[in-house]
Amino acid sequence: MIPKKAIVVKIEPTRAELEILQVLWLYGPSTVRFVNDTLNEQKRTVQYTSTLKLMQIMAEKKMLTRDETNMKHIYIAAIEEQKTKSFLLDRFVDSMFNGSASSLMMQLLGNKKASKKELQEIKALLDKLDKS
Amino acid sequence: MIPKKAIVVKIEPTRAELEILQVLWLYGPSTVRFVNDTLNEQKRTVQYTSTLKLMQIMAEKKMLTRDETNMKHIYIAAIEEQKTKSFLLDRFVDSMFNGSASSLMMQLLGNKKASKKELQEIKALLDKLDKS
DNA sequence: TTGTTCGTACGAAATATTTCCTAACTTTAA
DNA sequence: TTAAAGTTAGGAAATATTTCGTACGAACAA
Repeated sequence: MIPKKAIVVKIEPTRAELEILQVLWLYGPSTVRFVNDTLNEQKRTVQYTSTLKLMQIMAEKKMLTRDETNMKHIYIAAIEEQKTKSFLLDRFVDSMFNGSASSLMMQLLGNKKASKKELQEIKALLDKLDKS
Repeated sequence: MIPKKAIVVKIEPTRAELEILQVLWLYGPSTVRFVNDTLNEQKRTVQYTSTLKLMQIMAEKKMLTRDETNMKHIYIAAIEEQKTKSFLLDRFVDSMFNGSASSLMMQLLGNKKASKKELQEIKALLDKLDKS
């Protein structure tokens, strides 16, 4: 039996890498051009070759895969959205809130980030979870 | 009237800086020696002078202040725990969950991070918030 | 007094991350 | 056919972050 730890891929996207992953997760497999345009619209100005380079590096790291069939390569996120976010969230909770999810919630509720509507959603979610 | 934005200090602690802030927030004003020992116990091995250097840099950045009265300087976190965590949490939610606190919650609940007890706490908190 | 330990300061090195320039090839449109 | 625009590859540069070596003075213990 292969120990699980040995086959777990290290998930450590940097800030810029995460931006690219977000685009690919949201819109699916894309060209560098598309990703770069999206970043420039939604995030910040960045040169085409910068985005290209980073995506190439990410492909080397196996964070992305790519289809080179055509001249315009198509890049695909190779690490799962849920797993990655889950991992990063865990780490965030651990390092910022000593692993306490409720502490994080309190902080969240103290912010203006959670709207009335969202609070209702969260409550509903908790109720459902409580019953099961 | 001074516009608020003009006087808001930029809060951008790096990973290593955050580790140091955590120690200072948790234990209060401390010497470099104490912070370094704590990091080595709780986080990872790191040389004394590395911690010293970083704390000096943080002081330059006004992230920490220090009392130089005695030979053993005492460092104090100059940015507030709540504000900082709140800011970082906001940014985290924005970049990872498109600003949706409930999305984050769902993710959190999907993890093993939230225990039964914590769920109760969160529910209680939501109830209280709902009434006010 | 003297040597050892502990502290700060300073600079440099090592890494990590990000950005962009240039070359070469392909596609497109005139 | 030719020029312009688009694409990848590769290397280098620019930044940001982290780590540590060395020097030197203070405190302390023998």
